[in-house]
Amino acid sequence: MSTVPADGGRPPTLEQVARYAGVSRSTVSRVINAVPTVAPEIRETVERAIAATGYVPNLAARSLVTRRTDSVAIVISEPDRTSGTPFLNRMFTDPYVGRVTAGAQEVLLPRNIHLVVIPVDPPARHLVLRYLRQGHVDGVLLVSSHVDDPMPGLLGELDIPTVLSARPGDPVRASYVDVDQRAGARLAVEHLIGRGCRRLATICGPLDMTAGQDRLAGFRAALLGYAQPDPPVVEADFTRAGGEAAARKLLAGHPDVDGLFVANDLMAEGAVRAVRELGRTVPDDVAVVGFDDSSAAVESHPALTTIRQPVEEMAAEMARLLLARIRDPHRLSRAILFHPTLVVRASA
Amino acid sequence: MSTVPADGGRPPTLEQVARYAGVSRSTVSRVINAVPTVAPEIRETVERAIAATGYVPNLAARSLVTRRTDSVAIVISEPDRTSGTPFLNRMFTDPYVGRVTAGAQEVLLPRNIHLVVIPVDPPARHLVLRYLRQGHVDGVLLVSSHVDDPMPGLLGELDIPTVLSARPGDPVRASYVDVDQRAGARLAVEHLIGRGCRRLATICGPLDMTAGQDRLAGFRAALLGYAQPDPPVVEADFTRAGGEAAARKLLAGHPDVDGLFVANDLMAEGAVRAVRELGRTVPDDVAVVGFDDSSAAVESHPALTTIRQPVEEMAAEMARLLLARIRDPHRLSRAILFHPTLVVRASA
DNA sequence: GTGAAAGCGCTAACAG
DNA sequence: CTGTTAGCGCTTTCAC
Repeated sequence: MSTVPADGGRPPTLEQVARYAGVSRSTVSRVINAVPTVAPEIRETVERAIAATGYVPNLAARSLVTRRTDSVAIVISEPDRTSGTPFLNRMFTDPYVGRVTAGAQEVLLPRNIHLVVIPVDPPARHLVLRYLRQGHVDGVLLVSSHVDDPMPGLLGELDIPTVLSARPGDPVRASYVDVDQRAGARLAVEHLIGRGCRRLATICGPLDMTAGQDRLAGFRAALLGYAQPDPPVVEADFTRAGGEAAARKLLAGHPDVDGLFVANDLMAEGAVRAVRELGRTVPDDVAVVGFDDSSAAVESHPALTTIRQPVEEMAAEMARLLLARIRDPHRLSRAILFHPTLVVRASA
Repeated sequence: MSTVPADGGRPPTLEQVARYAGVSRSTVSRVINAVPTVAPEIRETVERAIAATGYVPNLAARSLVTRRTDSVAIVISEPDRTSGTPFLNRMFTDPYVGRVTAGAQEVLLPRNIHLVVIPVDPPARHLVLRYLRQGHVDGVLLVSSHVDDPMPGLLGELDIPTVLSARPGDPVRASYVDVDQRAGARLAVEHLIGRGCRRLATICGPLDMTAGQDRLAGFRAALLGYAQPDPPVVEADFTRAGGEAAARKLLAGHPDVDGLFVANDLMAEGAVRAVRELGRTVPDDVAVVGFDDSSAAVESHPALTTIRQPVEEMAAEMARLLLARIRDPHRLSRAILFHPTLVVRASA
């Protein structure tokens, strides 16, 4: 039924459909918006007219009056001091972003809400803020992980409904969803201790990210209970290569380490590679626990024992919080923490 | 100067700015749109008023009359029969998408054109098409690689400016940019032969992708010149794990293979891993050439010799073609082929 | 160089 | 249950 009308340049309007069907604009509008109070036969006439003309509502006209666009953005933000790899490569290479998107889609799709992904690095920041202020979207899911990222604050000033993917560096009024990072680190430590490791160390994430800070703090706190007061710590950048380099450095300085808590799976994969290239085995010589339970955990050899973050469920919750906030702008914001779980595979 | 006015719910309008500045709506509009015919002092007054009121143009109202949104979408499409890994994970894990986005940003950002990324898998297809038809964006950069992907055709019917990232399965009227795949395969073969390989084989990409087809065809064609009529071929899915499994299978069936052309870097990385785990060395026992020169090529151990696709430059060209098409809808569409180059590293 | 007025395509009261 | 009417906020002729 793709009977497209004489393509006279412009697409058909409500008016034209109405004329075609011999009814008023309002009636067509009601049919489009599924308002129940329309006589069945008229509805059918109108639907035929819509099909015949190939009519599609004009978004600009509609949202000019409704003040809604039925779409939300997932904004992936990058703070000022960028590390080695180019931002877009990192963003499209870290399985985390895909999981967040998938989880959000899960709740948005059934509700017919469009989702667009917007990467933001410093040069694009200005343009993105404009995009958001212009009303392209009804709300934003902000993935921001650096403590010094200005985006959470900037979005706060914009007064557009926002939900954050993690605890922000500076408190803001937006809601956020996070995993209980310290509990995760504790699970890892207890597992390593439980399998007999005597000398634990950690490759922590960047300390300018809340996730990096919290996982390290959790690691140290958990270790306190086991009388290992000053465990070796090497910081890396959450990438595979970074984890690899960190593990090399760590084992060079502390050859006796036999248990490694690595703050994400990507780095853990790199660390495992380093350990093996140094001629030691995983998990027998060095046991390795990752964090995330991302696709990298399964792809690694041996497969990673890791702390599972229910990212998809968390993202779905973010979407729900956002929709609620869009519906009721006065809704109070809140923080929701999810519990991590230990997933045992081969690396520890 | 973020002097926000009494937040009376709605954002300030042109009308209010005009009143504040003591001029007409038209004048403010001219200032906003940088129309030259405005007296300098008046322009300044208006600018002050804009700053004072915190005015931001309403996109819906503007694009209702201009029929432009100054934004384009990069649509990442997934065809019906999806392979193992969930689409969003694959999409956010393949370095290719990031490179395309970065390349497009390079030309869009300076022109103040917004870029949004939209993933499309079959369940979302309908919604995305609606999004595009509603006029959220002025044009689309379509990343579609499967021959049976309906998106190129569907977008064609929509009559929205579109540029494709590769040769489409069925010819469509949209422009596309691609790399000369066959030339790339030839470079790889010549390099392997040149370093003394006697028995070549290939891990080809999915044959339901034009890239998979063309690289395999190029490999076979190039080999014809070297009297190796029927080289071993194993098909895999462009993922690391797929490449690994394929290499295992290949070497099991053909232990004499000493040169491997792998149709992308991700698979090549997996293949290298398999070769080494089988107790053979790279490149001495088996030389491996990848394709793409993505970040995976450098991360692999040993680093991959590979065929470089100038993805960023290609994406920039896509963006330029799209903008030209948006400016002039009657512009003829075209295909642009880029030349690949050989990048020699350690794996071959 | 500036203002007045019309209209983009749609929804939302309000009558009937 | 349906039609009429009045805008939503902006750009764009067209006079002045």
